[in-house]
Amino acid sequence: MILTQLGKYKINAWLGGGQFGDVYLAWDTILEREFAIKVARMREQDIVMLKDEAKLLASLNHPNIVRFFNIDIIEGKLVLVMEYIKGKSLRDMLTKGKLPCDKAIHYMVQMLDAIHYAHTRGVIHRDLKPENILITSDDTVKITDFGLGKFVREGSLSASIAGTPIYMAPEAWRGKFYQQSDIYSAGVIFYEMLTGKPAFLGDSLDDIREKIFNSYPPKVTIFNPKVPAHIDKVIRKAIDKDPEARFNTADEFKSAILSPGRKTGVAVEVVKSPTEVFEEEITLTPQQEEIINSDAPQILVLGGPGTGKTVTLIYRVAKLLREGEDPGSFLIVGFTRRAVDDMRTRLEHIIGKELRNLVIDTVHTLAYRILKHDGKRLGFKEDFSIINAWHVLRSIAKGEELSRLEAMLERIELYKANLISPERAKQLARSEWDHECAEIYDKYQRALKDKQMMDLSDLIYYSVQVLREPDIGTHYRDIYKWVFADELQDLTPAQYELIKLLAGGNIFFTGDENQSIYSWRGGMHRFRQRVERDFPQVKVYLLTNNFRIPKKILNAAQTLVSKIEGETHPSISLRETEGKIELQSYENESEEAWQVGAQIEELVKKHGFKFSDIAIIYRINAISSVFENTLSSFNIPYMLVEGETFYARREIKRCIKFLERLTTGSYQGMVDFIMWVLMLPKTYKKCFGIKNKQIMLKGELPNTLDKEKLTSYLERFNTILREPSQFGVSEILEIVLIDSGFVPKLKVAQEISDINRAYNLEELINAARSFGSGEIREFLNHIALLEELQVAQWGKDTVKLLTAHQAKGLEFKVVFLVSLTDDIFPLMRATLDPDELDEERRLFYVALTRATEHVYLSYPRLRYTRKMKPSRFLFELAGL
DNA sequence: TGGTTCCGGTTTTTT
DNA sequence: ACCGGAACCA
Repeated sequence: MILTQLGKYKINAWLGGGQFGDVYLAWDTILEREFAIKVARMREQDIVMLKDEAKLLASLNHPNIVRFFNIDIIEGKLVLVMEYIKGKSLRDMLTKGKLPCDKAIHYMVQMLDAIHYAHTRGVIHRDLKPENILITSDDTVKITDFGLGKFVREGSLSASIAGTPIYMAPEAWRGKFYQQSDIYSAGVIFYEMLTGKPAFLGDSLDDIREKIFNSYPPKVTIFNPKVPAHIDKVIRKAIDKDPEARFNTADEFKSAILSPGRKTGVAVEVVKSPTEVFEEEITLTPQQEEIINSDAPQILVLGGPGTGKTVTLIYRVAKLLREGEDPGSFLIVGFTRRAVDDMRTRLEHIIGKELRNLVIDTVHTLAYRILKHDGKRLGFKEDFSIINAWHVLRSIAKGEELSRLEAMLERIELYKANLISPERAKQLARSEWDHECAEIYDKYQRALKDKQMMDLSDLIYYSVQVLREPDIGTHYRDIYKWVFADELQDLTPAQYELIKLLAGGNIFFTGDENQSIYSWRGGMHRFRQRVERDFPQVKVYLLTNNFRIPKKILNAAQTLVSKIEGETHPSISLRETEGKIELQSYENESEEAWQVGAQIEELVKKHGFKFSDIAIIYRINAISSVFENTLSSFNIPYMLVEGETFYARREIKRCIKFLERLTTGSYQGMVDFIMWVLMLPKTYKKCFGIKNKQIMLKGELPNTLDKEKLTSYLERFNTILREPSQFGVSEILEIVLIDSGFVPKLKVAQEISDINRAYNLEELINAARSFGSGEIREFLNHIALLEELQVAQWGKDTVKLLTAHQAKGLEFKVVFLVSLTDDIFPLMRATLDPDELDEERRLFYVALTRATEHVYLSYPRLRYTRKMKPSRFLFELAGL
C-alpha cells in the first residue's frame, strides 16, 4: 500500500524506515508547511497517550534536537509530526567506515549538548542510535525521536523491540532507564564513529547480550591510532556497566573529551599495530583485482615491499566470505603476532563483523593447538609445557663451553627447521662436530619428551609428525578448504610443510625472496621453486605497482638487490613524491649521533614531522646506546624497540616464575617474591619464613610494619599457595599484584620505568583475563606464544630505535639508517660467505624500503680510534 | 623424603 | 640480582 494522504497531510516522499515505523516527507495542507511525519507500525492498543509527556517533548527547543510538534492518532495509526531535516543519518555515514577523529568529536560535542539540554528538562532519549542522529550538510547534528519510547506500552511486543539492543545500556535491557543510559549509548556511538565498528557485535542476540553484560570492547586506539590517548579512558567510563560509574551528566562527558589534560600519571596508549591502513579507502589495482577474483585453486603472489601482497590476500578472503564460504573452512597463517593481529583487524573491518570461527594465527599458535589435541599420538599429554630451550640444553650438556653450546643449539634448531630427526642427523653426520651435535640433539629431545616439554621449534616439528598420520592429516584437511600463508620467504621448511599438510584444497601464498632475512635460522629464501614443485598447477602472479615507496628510494633499493643472483621482480612506484635519499659521513660515532639528533629536531620543528614518523635503524642492538644518550640530551622523546620479548621482561619473568612455581609445588623464592610485591626492603627478609608451603611471620617485627595488615594479606596469599588450582590465573595475579598494592603503588611512582613496569604488569593481568579460565600451565604456554606484546606504546609520539630485523613489516616517513660501516652492515663475518653477504644485502633492502619519504644514510669514519670503511652496499646504490 | 637454606655462576648478531 | 642445584636439616 502506498500512502498518499493521511488526514490533513499529503505524503510527498518516503524518507526512511525503521523498527518504529516509516518516516515520510509530508505537506500540511492546512498550515501549508513541510513536516516529517513518522507513522508507527504498531497496533493502537500498544500505544499510550501521555499528554504531559507529549507537551514536554514539544517544548524541547534546541539547535541539535529535531523539533517535535505533535503526536496524533490518524486512521488508527500513531503519527508523530516533526521538523523536516535535510541530511543524512549517522548510520548512513558509518556504512562508509569510521569518521575522522576531529569530525567524530565535533558531532559528539553537539550530541552531548543536546542530551544535556534534554536531561536538564527531565527528558531521557532511551533509544539513542546512529539511525536517530541526523547530520545536515553543514555538519550540524540533529537528534531525533527523543523520549518517544515512552509512548509504547510496557510489555508489548513493540516495546521489547523498540530499543536497538547494541546501543542499549545493560540496565536498559532490564527495562530501567536513567540519564546515564543515554550517556552509555552516546559512548557506544562515539566508539563506532571512531572505529567504524560497533562496540558490541555477536552472531546472535544472546551473544550480544552476553557481551554487553560481561565485556568491554577493545580500545579505540587499536583500530585508530590517531585517536588521542585519553579518549580510550573517556569511552571506557561512559560505557561502564554500572550507571553510577559513568559520567554524571552529558556535560561532564563533553568536557572529558575536550580536556585531556586533567589527569594524573602518564598515559600510555596500548596500540598493538602501528599500521594506519584504514585511514583511506583502499583502491585496488587491476593486477590485484585479477588475483582476488582468480579461479585458480593454487596461487602464489610475488611482489616487493609496498606492493600490497597482504592487502590482496585479505581482499581475496573477504571476497570468498562474501560469496558465502564458511569462515570455519579458512586457515590464514602469518609470520608474527603483529602481522596476524593486523590481518584480522583489517579483515573484520572490511567484512564489518567479528569473525570468530575463522582461524588467523601464527604457525606456532596453530601448531600448539594441533598438539594439544593430537599430541597424544606421539606420547605427549595435553598439559605439556613450552619451555626455553637454553636452560634445558645447559643442564643436559654440563661442562660444555658456552660458545659451543650456543652453536649446538643453533644446529639443533636447524635440524628441526628442516625436519631432520635425531636418527637422521646421526646418519648425516660427517665431521666430529656433526656427530657431537647429533648426539646432543638426540639427548635433548629425549630429555624434553621425558619431562613432557617442548621448545618452540618442537611445536612445528611434532605437529608435522602428527599430521603425517593419515587419519589426523585427513581430519584437518577436511576442515581447511582455504589456506592462506603470508611472507613465505621467512618460513622454515618445517613450517611450510605444516601448512601444506593442513591445506585441504585451495592454497594462496605470498612472498618476496628479496625480503628473506631469516635464513640464518632456517627460513627458506628460495621458496618459489619449491612451491612450483609441490604444486605443479600453481598460478604465479606478480605485483608490480608500488604504493608505499617513492621513486628514488625504490630505485636505490632495487639496484641493491639486483646484484643478487636469481630472479627479481622490480616494482614501479605510484607515489607522487620522488622521495629523498641522502648519504653523510661523520667524524665518529658521537658526531653521527649528534647530527642525527639535530636533523630530527629540524624535521620536527621546521618541516612538521612528528617524532613518531621517524625511525633510527641499525644492524645490531649495540649501536643504540650512542643514539639513546644523544637523543635524551636533545630532549627528543624516543623509544627503544627492545629485542626483549614481553615475556622476557624482568617483572614479567618474575611473575611467570611465580606461576610456574605454583604449578610445580616447589616454593623456593616465595619469600623474595612476596617481599617484592609488598615493596619491602631486603632487610626485612629475616621476618619471613616458609613452613609447610605457607608464608609465616617470625621474630620481632619492626614497628614500621603494620602487623595486622600484613597478617591478613598473608592469609590471602597463603590460600593461593595452599590450593593454586582453586583460583583462576587472573584472580591469582590480581591478588598478588593489585590487592597487594604493588601495581597501584608503581603507577604513582616517580620513575618512568616503574610506571612502565606497572603497565607491563597490567598488560599481563589483561592477558590473563582474556585468557579466561584454564590451567595455570596452559596460561604459561599461551604467554610463551605471545612473542611481541612489547609493542605496547607504539602510539606514543616518539622516535623509534630498532634493528633492521625488528623493522620488518613496519613503515616510517623518515628513516635514518646509521652506522653503515663495512664491519657492521654487512657484519664482518658475513663478508666471507657470498650467501651470508646476500642476506645482509637483503636486510639492507628491507631497511631502506621502510621509508615512505626520506632516507638518511650515514656512517662514522672512525670507531674509537680505528678507521672505518663505508659499507660496500653504499657503493652499490644507484646515484651515490 | 620433603622442605629450606646456602652457594656459585651468569647467552647476544640477527627471532 | 636471580636462579638452579647441592647441602643441610627435620
